[in-house]
Amino acid sequence: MADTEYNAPEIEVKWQQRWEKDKLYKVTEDPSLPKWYALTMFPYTSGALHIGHWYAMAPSDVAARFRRMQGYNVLHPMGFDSFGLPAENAAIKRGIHPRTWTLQNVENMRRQLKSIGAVYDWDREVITCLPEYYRWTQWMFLKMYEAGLAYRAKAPVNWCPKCQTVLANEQVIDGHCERCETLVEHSAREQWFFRITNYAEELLDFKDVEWPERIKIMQRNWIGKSVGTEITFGLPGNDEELKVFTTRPDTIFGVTFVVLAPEHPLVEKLTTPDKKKEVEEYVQTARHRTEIERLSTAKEKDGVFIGAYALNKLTNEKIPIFIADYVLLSYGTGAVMAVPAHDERDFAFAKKYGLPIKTVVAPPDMPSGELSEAYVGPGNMVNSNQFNGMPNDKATEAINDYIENKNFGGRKTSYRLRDWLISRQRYWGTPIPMIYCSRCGIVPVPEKDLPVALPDDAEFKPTGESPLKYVDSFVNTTCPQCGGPAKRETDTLDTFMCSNWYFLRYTSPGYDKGPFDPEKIKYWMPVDQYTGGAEHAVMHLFYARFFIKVLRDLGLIHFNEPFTRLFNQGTIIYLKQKMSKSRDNVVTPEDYVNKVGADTVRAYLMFLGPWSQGGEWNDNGINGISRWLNRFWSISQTGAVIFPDTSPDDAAELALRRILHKTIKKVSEDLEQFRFNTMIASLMELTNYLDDVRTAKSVCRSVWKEAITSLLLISAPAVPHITEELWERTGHPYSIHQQRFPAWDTQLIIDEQITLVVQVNGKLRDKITVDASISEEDARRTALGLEKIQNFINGKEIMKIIYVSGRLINIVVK
RNA sequence: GCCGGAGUGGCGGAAUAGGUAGACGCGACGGUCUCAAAAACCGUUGGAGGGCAACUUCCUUGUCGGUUCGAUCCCGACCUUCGGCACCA
Repeated sequence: MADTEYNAPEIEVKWQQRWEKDKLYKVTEDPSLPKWYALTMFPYTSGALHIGHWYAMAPSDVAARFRRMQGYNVLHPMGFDSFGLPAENAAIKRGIHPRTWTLQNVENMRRQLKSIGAVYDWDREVITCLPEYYRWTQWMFLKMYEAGLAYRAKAPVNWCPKCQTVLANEQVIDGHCERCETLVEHSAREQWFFRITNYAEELLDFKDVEWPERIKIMQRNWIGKSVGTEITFGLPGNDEELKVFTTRPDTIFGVTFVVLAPEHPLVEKLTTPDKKKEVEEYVQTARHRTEIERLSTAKEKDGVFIGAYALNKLTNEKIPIFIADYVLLSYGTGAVMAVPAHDERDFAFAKKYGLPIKTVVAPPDMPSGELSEAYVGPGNMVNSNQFNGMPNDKATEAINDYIENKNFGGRKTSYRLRDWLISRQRYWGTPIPMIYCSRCGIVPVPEKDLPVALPDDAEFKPTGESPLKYVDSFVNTTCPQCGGPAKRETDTLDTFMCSNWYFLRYTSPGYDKGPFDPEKIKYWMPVDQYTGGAEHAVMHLFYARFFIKVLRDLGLIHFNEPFTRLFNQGTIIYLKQKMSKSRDNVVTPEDYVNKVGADTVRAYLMFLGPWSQGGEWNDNGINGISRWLNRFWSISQTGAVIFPDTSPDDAAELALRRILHKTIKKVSEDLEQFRFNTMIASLMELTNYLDDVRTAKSVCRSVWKEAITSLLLISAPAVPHITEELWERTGHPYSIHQQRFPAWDTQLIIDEQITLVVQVNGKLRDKITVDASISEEDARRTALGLEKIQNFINGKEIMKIIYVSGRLINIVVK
């Protein structure tokens, strides 16, 4: 075969067409093979693929290809997450219909995705904004509703009074509207929720998954379980009572005031007339603050006395009631008992407003006067009546018992997790399939009437309501129960609802008797390996876990967790920043694909650094990969005829075979563990070594052929096009991507000679090459006899000698 | 602010059941080829000092401490930086 120049773009297009024509990557269920579901998070249809998308998709394709070569039946699908705010913004800004904009982007991105050369089975593509998909998203909502897991309640939204619009958090910049800079308010409105809190306890359990510890920690923190006590305080002169949640019931005797969230429903009722103005002003200010600001421990805690008092039933003391924005209505009961002596925030608050500080848990060095800072550690109880003298952990239980006996409250577990707000006041989303009838109330759309289709003729003006509200033909309908006139729900679903189940749809994309074919689900699910950005650590990955548990409880599926293994790749940066259109630092993959080829871009992205850490795109660095693949091309095509028939040099052949098999092992293990950077490095090393062997012609024909064949096979997942071409050029039958990954010879990779490091007092002083089987006795004798070592130990006393077999000898002298 | 990562040559990074720090690559410098340049190929390349030389000594993994025969790796404190924090997806 002629040694022509490596023309990557030409080869790549040729093979991509051939693979597509032959349906090489078509996947069907095959019960005789072990299945492997390798899933990459599908992209949002933002417009065009940038190198960050490649960074997510190329290495995961390499891992999927490796599994195929290991004999798994691999499902590695791709699709488009295509509902969302940006489509609507494009409509407002440029007058394009969100559907047009989105579907154009799908076309463009699909074309771009194909140039990666991945093993995607495009027959399984899923597009979430198409009625054939969102029909089933709506169906899922109805199932949730029937199960009592969907409900309506009031919740605050970001409201811009000037634009008359609900804003997403990202549209709020420093508390102001991103468009008109008006101060954003938080106002309440009726919206739909999912009862994710019902699953809080089960979601804490990760026994069925192999996930990175940090992601599990983030989800645990998100759930924020805390075991404590709910305690009822009296409200003298009022028939209501006040409930607080605390994790420190042992400090109940140290309570000197109570703090309510500014939004707490009792605030209006309890505020005395003389405090009304001050309280209202404070509530207004709090409305503009974000939760992060409110909870920041750096911010000085402020609040307002509302003029009313609460009664501590254990002490019969009357204590003042404050409101402060560091207390959130959504957590616990929206009210806390303040114990300045034993809580840092309460301490700062008490100091600021001159409130008493009463010590009830004695610190080891109990000061005679007031504490200088909050004491949060353990100690014995003081100033606590019958509980005095007890260690505070014992007192916690005793006080809990006492409270329960007296009916003052009781033990309770609180979660930071809140129910999932799924309503969006937007057009470009899945319509919530509900109907409001003046006679029958809230009525779900019957399954047979699905999908509730998005109307085409909506107007995209920022009006504060979903644009759907103004489409009469959409809103006005008849009640499925009584047949009378009724109105449709105009909120749409959070797009996280779409991504909750797309991976189920991939198993049976055309299925029309349900969201998925239960038989296919049984074969493919759960996902064996999920990969994607860590920015999804909590929300998407958490909601999907919740959703799968719900579907399981509805009897629709058979497993507990959607994603058995999870891996988060890092972020690719360019010019020191995360790539984004607004920063104008987007690297377009096509420019490079057309110049140096997809294989080069794939390999370069892998070579940048550890996949989990991300890295910086550098235009120069890619040259190294180009050079490597050029050498790879040339070496692989070196005709075996230039090598002798019989072994010219047994040692050289053994050395080559040893390095080859060590590389097979290294590449296999690296692929297994997603260490793509070192995999590429070891492939480069093997290539360099083969280059030297070629020059020396030190091996016979068959050894050379074995080396080239193996090199191509172990490189095939990483660089699928060039290896396919060379596989053909070296006389192998199509396709390399249907071959098995080579195994390494465990005997061959054991070294006969090793380098032993000789240290004196832990510092490297010499190295010796010895037989791998050397005894400790021989190693010591050899080491001590070395001239260099003698120079360092002469005249000194040998304290001890540390011997690490196969590694080193350390002589400790004084 | 809270939670979670990461700090190693000029640059990207390699090496952790604690055992040769700097694999592989980029860049730079020198050379071969060329009328010249590009490409390609060969060589050198952590810093400082000593030697004509084969060589050799000391320092070096963000900072400061600790444990250890031995620390990039373990422990404590600090500094810097990146990600998440519930309507971006």
